[in-house]
Order: sequence, then structure tokens, then C-alpha cells
Amino acid sequence: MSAGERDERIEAVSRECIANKVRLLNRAVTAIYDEALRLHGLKISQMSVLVTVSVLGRASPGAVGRKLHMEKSTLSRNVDRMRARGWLDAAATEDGRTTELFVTAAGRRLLRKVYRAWSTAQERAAEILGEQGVRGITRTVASLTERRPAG
Amino acid sequence: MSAGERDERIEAVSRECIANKVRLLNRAVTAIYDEALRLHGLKISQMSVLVTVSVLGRASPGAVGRKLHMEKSTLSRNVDRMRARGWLDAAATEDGRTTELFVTAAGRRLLRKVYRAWSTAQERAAEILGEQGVRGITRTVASLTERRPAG
DNA sequence: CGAGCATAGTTGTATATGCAACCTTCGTCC
DNA sequence: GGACGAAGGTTGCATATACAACTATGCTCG
Repeated sequence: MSAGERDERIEAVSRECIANKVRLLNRAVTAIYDEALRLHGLKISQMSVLVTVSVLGRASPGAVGRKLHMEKSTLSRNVDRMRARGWLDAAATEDGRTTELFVTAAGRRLLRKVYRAWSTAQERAAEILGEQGVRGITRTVASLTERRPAG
Repeated sequence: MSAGERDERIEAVSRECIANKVRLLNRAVTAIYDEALRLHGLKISQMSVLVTVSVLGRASPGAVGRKLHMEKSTLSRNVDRMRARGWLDAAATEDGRTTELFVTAAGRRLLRKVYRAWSTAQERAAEILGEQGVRGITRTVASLTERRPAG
């Protein structure tokens, strides 16, 4: 095969690869939220964790990871950073292997403070995806969440 | 506000946040492709760059970054790693500020070799997203690519 | 020509991500 | 009770991501 020869398969990968599209969309959407939240010193990655723990009330890292489909070591270090900032804390439980995460008062204040910025970003993202796009991803993520991922 | 009080807004964020969904989907889909490609020592993040350069033929880092909606410093370091592995290389151009990236013979061999693994992952991803999901994200990404992003 | 702005990449720093290997604790089964 | 496997987290390592600041080159206009 010469250097200049076209390879139909590679062009098909370039056009069709779902991972490529999902990852590109991830970069674009994350940038929108991070920009809106920047003034508050928060990133959407951390806001997701904070909101998830908030809704669960008190939850083990494992439970949060399953809900977010996030690898346990990734979550472990994200939680470290958020504990260092005082937005999350952990309490011991009867099971010595785990802990219960909870949102601190400072974390709740932060969530209230950033709501408007989040809302602005959400509107921009909804515009980009369109109604169908939002419905599609909502359905897909719901189906992913129902399955029991490897803890 | 007491610690136990529910906050409707936070629950709405948890249910509806588009970034949260996109990021979760990104983790799930990336894992599928990375697992399929692992035996070949390639990750989908790098395969995307390789395929993009391959299709463009010879392209500046800026052009590749625009096509992938990827920040220039991110791409710069990804390219470094791929040059170190011998899959990509760069040639000087008339404009001393930039270079032309191109896929090496080893890079082309690699792409041919991983095609089947990619295809398997693509099928699994297509199943998870469904026809509507794939159409939705394809349309969204196309609309993002048309706009001229900040290089 | 030369000053100043624009364009293109690189580097410093921080965060996010995940695999492998590890450590602890729990539960089970003799 | 003790061995052993399972469950839950943490740590070592590598990669991916992006903002800010910086460098170098090109371009424009007077």
C-alpha cells in the first residue's frame, strides 16, 4: 500500500466512529459548563459528584461510583480533592471497609450559589443537542444506569 | 436550611444535567473501545487522532485540533506520545510556525491491524445508543464541527 | 525597516480518568 | 477459630484534558 492510497475503511472510521463523536461532544459540553462555573471555582466534574452525593443523602463511594459509572479509583481521588476544599466529608460506618460520604454545609452553600450558572450552561447545551438529542442521550444513559456495572 | 431538607433544584440538576449524561456516556463508550483495542496497545483517544490525520493526509496540529474540537495543548501532548511510538511524524513547512503531521508506515499498519477490534466495539456502542441515539449524536456533532471553533 | 498585532505551538500546573496491584475488613465454611 | 475468597478503597503509574503564560514566527501598516 502506497502512502497516498485511500483506505475506505479508515474513512468510514473517521465518519462513523461513535466514540469519536461522544468524546468530541464531551469536550464541547464540558467546556460550556466549566466556563459558566469558573467564577465559582467549581468544575462540572466535581459538581456532578456533589449533586449525586447530595441526592443520595449519605452514600458510600461505591454507590456514588455506580450511579456515575465512574471507576472507583477515579472517584476516590475526586473525593479527596473535594474533601480538601471542604465540600464533602466522610463518616465511619459499621462496615469498616467503607465510609458514608455527605455534603458539608459549605458544599450545600456552594450548590445553591452555582445553580444559576449551571442553568445558563444547561440552556446552551440543550440548544446544541436539540430536543431529540437530549431525549436520545437521556434514554441511553437511563439504560446504562439500570444495568448493574462492575462496582 | 437544615441538613435534611430536600432541595428540588438540586434534584432537578441530578436528573437533568446534560453534562452529567454526556460525561457518563463518554466514560461508558470510551471503556468499550479501549477494552477492544487494548490488545493492540492503542486507546480510542489516540486512534481518533491517527484516523483524523490519516484522512486529512497532511495536516497542521491546528487543523486536527479544530476537526476534533480539541484544545491545542491537549493535542500537542497527545501527538508527542504518538510520535514517540512511531505512529505519527511531523514535517517542516514554509510557515515556520507550524508543521505538517502525517501517519507513518507503522501508523498505517497499526490502523489496518486494529480495524476489526474497532468494528466490534462500534457494534456494541451502536447497540447501546440505538439508531436514534446514533442519529442524534451524529447530527449534534456535525453541527458543532460546522461552526468555526477557536483554534 | 520596525513596531505591534495575530497566529501557531509548547510548557507549567492542575484536574480527570482508569488499569493493576495492593491492603483491610467481612463473611463463610470447615 | 482460622483459612480463604469476596467486597471496598487506596496507591502507583500512565494518559487525557484544558487554562494561562510563554516563545517564535508571520503579517500589516506607517
